[in-house]
Amino acid sequence: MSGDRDVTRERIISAAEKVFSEYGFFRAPVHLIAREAGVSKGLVFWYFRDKMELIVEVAKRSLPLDVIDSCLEENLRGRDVLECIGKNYLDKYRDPRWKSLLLHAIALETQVREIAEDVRKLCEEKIEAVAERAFGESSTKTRILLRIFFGGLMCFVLRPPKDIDEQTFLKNLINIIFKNAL
Amino acid sequence: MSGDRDVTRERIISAAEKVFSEYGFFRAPVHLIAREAGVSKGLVFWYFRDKMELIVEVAKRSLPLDVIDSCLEENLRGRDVLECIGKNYLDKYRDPRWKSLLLHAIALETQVREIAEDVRKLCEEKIEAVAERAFGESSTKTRILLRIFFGGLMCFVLRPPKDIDEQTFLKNLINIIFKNAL
Amino acid sequence: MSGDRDVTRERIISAAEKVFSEYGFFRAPVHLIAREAGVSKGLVFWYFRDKMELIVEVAKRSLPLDVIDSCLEENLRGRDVLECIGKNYLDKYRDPRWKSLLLHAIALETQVREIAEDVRKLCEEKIEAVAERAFGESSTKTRILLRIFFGGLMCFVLRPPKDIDEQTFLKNLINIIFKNAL
Amino acid sequence: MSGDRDVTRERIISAAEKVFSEYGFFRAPVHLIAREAGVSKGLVFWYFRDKMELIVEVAKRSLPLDVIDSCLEENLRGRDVLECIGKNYLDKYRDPRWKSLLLHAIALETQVREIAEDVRKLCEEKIEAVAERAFGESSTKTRILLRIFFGGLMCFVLRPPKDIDEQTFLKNLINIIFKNAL
DNA sequence: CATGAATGAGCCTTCATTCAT
DNA sequence: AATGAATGAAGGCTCATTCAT
Repeated sequence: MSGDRDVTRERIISAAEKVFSEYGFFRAPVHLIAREAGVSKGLVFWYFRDKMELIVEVAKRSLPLDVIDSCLEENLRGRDVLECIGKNYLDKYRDPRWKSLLLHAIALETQVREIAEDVRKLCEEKIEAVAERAFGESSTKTRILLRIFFGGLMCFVLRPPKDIDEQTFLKNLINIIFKNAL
Repeated sequence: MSGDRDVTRERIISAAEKVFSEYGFFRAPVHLIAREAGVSKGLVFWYFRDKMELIVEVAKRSLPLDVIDSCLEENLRGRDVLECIGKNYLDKYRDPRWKSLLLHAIALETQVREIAEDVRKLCEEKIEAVAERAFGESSTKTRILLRIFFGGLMCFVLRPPKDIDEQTFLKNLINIIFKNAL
Repeated sequence: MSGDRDVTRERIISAAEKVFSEYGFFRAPVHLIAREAGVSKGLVFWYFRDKMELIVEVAKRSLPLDVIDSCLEENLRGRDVLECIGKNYLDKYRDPRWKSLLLHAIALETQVREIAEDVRKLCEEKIEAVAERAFGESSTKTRILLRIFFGGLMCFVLRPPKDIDEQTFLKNLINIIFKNAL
Repeated sequence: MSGDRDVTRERIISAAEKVFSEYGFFRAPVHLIAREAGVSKGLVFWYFRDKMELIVEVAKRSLPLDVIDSCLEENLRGRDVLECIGKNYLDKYRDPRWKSLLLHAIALETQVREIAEDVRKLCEEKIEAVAERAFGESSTKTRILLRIFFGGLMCFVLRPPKDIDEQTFLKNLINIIFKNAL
């Protein structure tokens, strides 16, 4: 059944997420992924042409595209958009595994065309779409503001400060963005 | 001469910067670094105990610690501090080599204690020092602002937008930071 | 089949015996062993975690534990025990390959715990067991005699004299041992 | 001065004895020997053409040739010869360093012509000379006895039994040899 | 004599990938 | 689908040896 197929495939991807986050994409041996997934090494190559295909699959999931898309699907406007994105972003990358994968995925951007393309989409198309929703227009100014927004989020994730809690940070960040948007 | 020692060492590091930026730290074979430096493979291990020591050396240089330190040394205050840092930051990472190395170095943070320590220093001690200089005090609020500042810079570097030039971006960024600092 | 596994494993061990006996354990390159066994270099490490595991496996087989055990299994008493051991010992180490391996294995005793343990077993437990069988009791005196017995065998193997044949030597040796045992 | 030459040379040999005894001849890196001797790596190769020359030098000293020669020089006869040899032998190889070196040297016999030659000398010429002194004649029988004598010594050294002290062992051994010599 | 930087060959080991079963 | 034995390329690293100083 194709259901089984997908289940196994997902189990492998899930194992890969774990192993990649611990070792980095290129230092992670496939056999560890297989063991973690409870399947044989050979089977990994039945589902993925080569290791790179698996890397790309995991790397794409590691970027915050899903976070943004899910918030765009809900029909939010104004602050609510950034609140949704900010909350989901911090939720996702609070998990050390996703945090690690995010950093590794970004580093891949320099070398893997497909990741570069996703990052481009993130930084161009998605920012444009978010700008429309949050500020009603996508202008140079609003796009700058959104880059600052995302930069702030990433910087927070990279090393969460001990004396600032997520909520405070996010509220401040959004305030700043909107104060300047007007 | 001890001068020779340092010269050779630096030549190797320089070659490593080039090769690491192209391949990533772990996919870069040492023999390519040696060839690039014009020395034998064995010599690399005369100067560095193992590949990891070389990686760490390069990774540390790839973080913006030097940028911040050099601006802190000049006795600047207020906007001038951020202007100095912003300019030097964008100058350094405009070079695709340093950009790539920065991303790889940040990804290392998850796995190498020494890099994690440097990132911590960057995000805690240095931000505090910069806050003192730029805003006259290091408070929760000013540190949040600086994180946003650095996040904005990093996000710009990650994928420089075609329709926004560095100067405009930097001016806007600093404006926003200072408008909120008061 | 699990039979195949064992067959391949034994082929590798057998090849290792040959190569080790020619080069010594540490000067023998693994690729020669692989070639001799008709398998790829990688496969050696599929069956043995590292070279040391293979060395230990071969070294243990090189000691005369098997010789003694096989004679203890047969229900011999008195002279017959020593005749059995002496004959099998000289048979085994007449082969230059086993002779060489024996010397290398003994040298390993200083450095490899597992080999040291086997040598200890040989010199303590086994000598005791042989003493019981050959002399009816394991006393300080009989154990000294057996050490002399084994020393004589080893010394003969180390450099077989041209003017003394095995049989004569062995008969003399056993005579001396038993003359003193009474 | 040639005096200095010899002093340095001996310091290197002495260091080599230590390092070889710990690592074995081929696993011992020359740089450790140099460090132990307090000289530069290059200097080792000024005194010895290559590592093998140093190995052979040390290996030769590790065999009991010196023990036998020194006892032959004194004008001893009968039991006294074996007592002298036995005592000096056990004295030398009680030191774990010499014990280890002896075993490694013997293992070399299979591979290095020069060592093989020394072992041959030991087992043929020297045994003959000792036989003349100890028993007044070198016959097949006396040579067998001496081989047993040396075998016994070596076996004792290989793993000294806890319940038998050197003196007792040696006295027993010599008694046995002489009881059979008559 | 003495140093230590420099070389390069070679070794052990890992690991992505294939394939017979 | 699934396994795991088998392969072979490649990499990190060691180390004997040389040589300019």
